[in-house]
Amino acid sequence: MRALYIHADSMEFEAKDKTKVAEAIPDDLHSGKMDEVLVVFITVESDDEDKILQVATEASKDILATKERVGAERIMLYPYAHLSSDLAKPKASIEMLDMMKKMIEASGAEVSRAPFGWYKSFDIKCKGHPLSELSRDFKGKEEKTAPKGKDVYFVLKIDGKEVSIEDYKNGSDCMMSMIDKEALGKEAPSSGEPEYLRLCKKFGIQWESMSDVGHMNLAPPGAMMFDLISDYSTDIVNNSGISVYNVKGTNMFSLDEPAVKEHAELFGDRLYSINTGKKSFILRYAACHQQFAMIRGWNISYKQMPFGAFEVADSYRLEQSGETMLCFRTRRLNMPDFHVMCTTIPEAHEYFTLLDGKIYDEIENIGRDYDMLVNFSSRKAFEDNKEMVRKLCEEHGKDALIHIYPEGINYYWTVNIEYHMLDQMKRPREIGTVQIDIGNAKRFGITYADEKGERHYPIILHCAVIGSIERYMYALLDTAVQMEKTGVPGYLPTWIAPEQVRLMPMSEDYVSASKEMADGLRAKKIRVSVDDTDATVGKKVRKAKQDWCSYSAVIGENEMKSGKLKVYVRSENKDVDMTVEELVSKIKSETEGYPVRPMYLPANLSKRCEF
RNA sequence: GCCGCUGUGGCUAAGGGGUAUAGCGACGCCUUGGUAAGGCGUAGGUCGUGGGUUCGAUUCCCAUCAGCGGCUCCA
Repeated sequence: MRALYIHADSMEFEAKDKTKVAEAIPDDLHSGKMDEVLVVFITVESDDEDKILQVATEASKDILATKERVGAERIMLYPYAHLSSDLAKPKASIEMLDMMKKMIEASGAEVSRAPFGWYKSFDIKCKGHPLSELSRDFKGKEEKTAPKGKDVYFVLKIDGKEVSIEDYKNGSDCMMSMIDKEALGKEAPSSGEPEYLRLCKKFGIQWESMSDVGHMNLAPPGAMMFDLISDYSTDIVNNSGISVYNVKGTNMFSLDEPAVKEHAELFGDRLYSINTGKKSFILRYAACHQQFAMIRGWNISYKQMPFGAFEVADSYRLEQSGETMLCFRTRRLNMPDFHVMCTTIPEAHEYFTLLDGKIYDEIENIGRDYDMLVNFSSRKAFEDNKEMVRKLCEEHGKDALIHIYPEGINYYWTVNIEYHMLDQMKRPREIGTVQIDIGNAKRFGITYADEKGERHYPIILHCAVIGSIERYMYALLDTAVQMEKTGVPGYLPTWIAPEQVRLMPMSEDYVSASKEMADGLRAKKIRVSVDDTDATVGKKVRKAKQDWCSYSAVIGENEMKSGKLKVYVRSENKDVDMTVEELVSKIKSETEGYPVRPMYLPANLSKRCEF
């Protein structure tokens, strides 16, 4: 709906002749006059027809606000077809005008409305101050989805007992916070700026201001972490014991494809779309589209099942602009998305359990822990999967918060576990996830042949073992922040530290020896830098600590003579005497089994600029 | 998306109707130094953007954008 506001000393109109869409009006409404009035010329457009309530609400609110702001005493709604070429049907337009009039009246303001569909003459005297003429374009809020049925929450204990959330006591901090947040909708326990943002800055992880809201860019240290995590997420699934097909896909899919469209509708209103003029595409919100589209063309036998498909997929979700959070909720994220095709429910349960184990292993590897929020799409889904979930609880020695969604809503999953850790702000944050999907194989036409040659739809597990790459970074940074809370320097695991070793020559005399030593370390795939600037030793040490180098050592006469380095070990926050070989083997033992990448920055500090 | 707060050199900030201040960083010179800031000096900003008020605005007003916080949201 388009509108033109004019704050007028006076406005007078008279209906002259009917057009063919004219509304019937009593004679006394054929003309009207108002003084000190905000005149609102209104054109209702075809887009408004199915959201009259929303548009009318939005417009009325704005009209009333404008009336107050400009100091008008009353309001006149004046239908005016000439602000747009895409008009609504007359019936809808009249409904809109009437609704707006009622809404404005309800707020106590004086309002009149000129007749619709008549040729009218009018005489207006505009005040001419800066706000006296304004134009508006009201889109109406997205129609709210119909009120859902009831969400059911309770706690499933290890022994299989179901306990109401009111009666549940003495759970872990994370569990209790999760109950408050998810089930009771209580407000957050703490507020303020989270400290991981400081670390994001340090590692060059930031918002990209030249893109849309919620897109990040990564300077070398952040880029290094990202790529290593991406490599790592690939290693995890490829070493999971499940046969894996690693694929690479594209990120946009056509809504002309029924399967894509249906799947997208299930995803809801956070679709990120692109219009190329001729066609509309949606940006994928996970790797599902690509992998399913690819697999449906595969000729699969039960003999090859189960198997998984994997990609670190750039994914897009149109999160609300006020809701984005660096590394945690972004519009562009990278999902190490693993889909496992299973034949039967027991098999799906077996592999679900396997993936659950991986998820717990990985969070424990970084010194953290999860609590489970287990979502079910219906009571039946709960009953069908309860025993599997109970076994997981038993395995982890943890109770789980159960959430059963309102009945009758179509979800592609039946069970969906969100793994939450409690962050520095004492908020539960979902990192890993695994789900059982019984709908998409059919939707996308994925089948396998059984012993008799008959085709069946597989059950598909969806899993992000370490969450999105960004969220795993969040978990690492949050972990470092929590270390600092206990009074020790925060550090990153050696395998992911952007700089593992910093050598600091005492003076110019030791620069070349240091660089030689660095070459030796680099040949062993260790990320090493040399502070060859002419700063003082104190300053170099300070810088190495600020840069969160895992190991740093001053190289001078003593070191050259003795062959021993006095190495500052960040993770232990102390100096340890060791030879270069000992340093190498220490690093090797800490990074064993993890991906390796060379440093993303010039090795010599004298060649580095600020970023 | 809604509400609130913030937006000053590369970074962190101070200030305030008469075109701006400090520390860090950078650069130069001196210092060749033994584990979280050696000394001196130089450069660098028109105060997020667009309007308005004013003789004059970075400072006041309006709008807008962005960030942060809270809310809603998060199939």
